[in-house]
Amino acid sequence: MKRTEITEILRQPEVGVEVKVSGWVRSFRSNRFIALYDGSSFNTLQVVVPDSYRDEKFDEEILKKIQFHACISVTGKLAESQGAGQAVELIADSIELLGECVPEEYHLQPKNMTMEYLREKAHFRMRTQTFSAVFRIRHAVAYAVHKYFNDKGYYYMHTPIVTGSDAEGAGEMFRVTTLDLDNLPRTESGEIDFKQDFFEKSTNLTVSGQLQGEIAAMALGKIYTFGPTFRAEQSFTTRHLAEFWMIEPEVAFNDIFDNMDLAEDFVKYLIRHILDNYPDDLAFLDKRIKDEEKNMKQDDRRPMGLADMLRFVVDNDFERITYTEAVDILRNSNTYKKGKFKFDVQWGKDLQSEHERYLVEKHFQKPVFVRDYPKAIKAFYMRENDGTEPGKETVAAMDCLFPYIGEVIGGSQREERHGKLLERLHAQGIHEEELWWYLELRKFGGCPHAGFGLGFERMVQFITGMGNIRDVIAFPRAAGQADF
RNA sequence: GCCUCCUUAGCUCAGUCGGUUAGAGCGCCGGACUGUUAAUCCGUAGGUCCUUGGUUCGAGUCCAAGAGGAGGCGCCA
Repeated sequence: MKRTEITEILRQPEVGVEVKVSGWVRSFRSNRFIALYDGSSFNTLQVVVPDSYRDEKFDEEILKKIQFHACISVTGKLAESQGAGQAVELIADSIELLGECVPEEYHLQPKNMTMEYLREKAHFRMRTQTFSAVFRIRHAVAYAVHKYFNDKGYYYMHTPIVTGSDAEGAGEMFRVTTLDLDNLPRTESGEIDFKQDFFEKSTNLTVSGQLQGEIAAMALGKIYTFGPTFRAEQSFTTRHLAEFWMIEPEVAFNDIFDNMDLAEDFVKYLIRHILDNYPDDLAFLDKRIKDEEKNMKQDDRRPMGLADMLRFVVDNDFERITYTEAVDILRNSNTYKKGKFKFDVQWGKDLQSEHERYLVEKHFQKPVFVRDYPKAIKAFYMRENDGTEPGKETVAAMDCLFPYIGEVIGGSQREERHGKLLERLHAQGIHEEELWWYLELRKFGGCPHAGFGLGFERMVQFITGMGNIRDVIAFPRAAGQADF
């Protein structure tokens, strides 16, 4: 008999029909009720072990092995449930044990376990309600990313994972090499001879697909990338990974304002997709956060529940301010006047995360775009704004800041003027030969264009309310961590 | 890279001022249970107090070093 997925049974229950379901045991109550879970939805199907099963086909060995997270297959008829809590239940006719799960040796238990503990048991943690909900939503966000862009006529570009460019300007890189580390070939002057390496040059894992994305945008108009990204930073925070996934749209003819419009519309679409399609998973995660916050001080609790907050974000315009306005707001704040910021706020200095949190969580209480940052603190490819005061030059950069997790999006209008770009490359000590192709884009049929990078895991973190980014990726890679 | 905190039963934790035999809840195991919703009830077992060294008559408790983990900052997505 072909098996039916639990989500199908729950969606359109047909009483009296014979079905076969397979899945993992969540609980076995009263030696009679099995809560069975197969991953197809958040919910379980209640399997009832009837008297007839006991009388006629009683198999004590199998019943004893119906234990937490054991894998079984059940055939039987669907019936209206006599108990509260579910509409239908499956009256077992036969039960097959597919994989036993000996509780004495198993790592998980039907109770609250800490996130840290589960992180060490990453091969089993997806069986828990929390992680199964998180990973169903993670999938759905990824799907929504492709659907959004496809429906709007964007092309999905696969930019390279291995890069020969050393000037992407986004942090420390992982080296890629096949050279024998115990016996490195040297040039006459004693440097490592990468001519003998696999690619005959020094190569690294990509930190961004943006520069290649710009190439595509200069031909296909609207493109996006969605791929793994690698940063070899020694970051020990709840929002950094060494290997993460990033979405980078790049659009010809867009300016910084079009860029913000796109970012806001895109992010709202992603959230709406989850609100509309995963209410059960969201409700569970919502409740989970409330339980977790029960023992916290009022001040530390979230002002809104998870689903309410997501709805709020979708229903309201994001705030849009300039860096200069942000500095004014911060310097006029009581927090600043009382000297409660650890770091000073001063035009020309980058905003610290305590400043960003103040803007988002205290002042505006919603997502905020900050744009037009000082030229001196931003990357070479960002377009210099016209008409600024000397000493107060800015670039058309924008960051989108979210409550609890900070920067989710960083983007800019790109510098399309060849002369200006060359100037900025030189000012930042980057050799133009490294990026000759990037410069040529400005020489041959260039145009204004803009794009941004959205941290996929940070988005999933926001939507699921998970506190640590390591808990929204199946197998986190971070400094000092590459298990599983 | 800088700073802070944590490590006691399978899990979550308590353990007073350094003082006899280290505790609880949950889980496990055994038993009971024909309408449960993390079912409930009864009973048993379970410990290298992270490691090493030191102080002390005496260390889970104090000190030092090491290991592992978490968090804050910076960097950013």
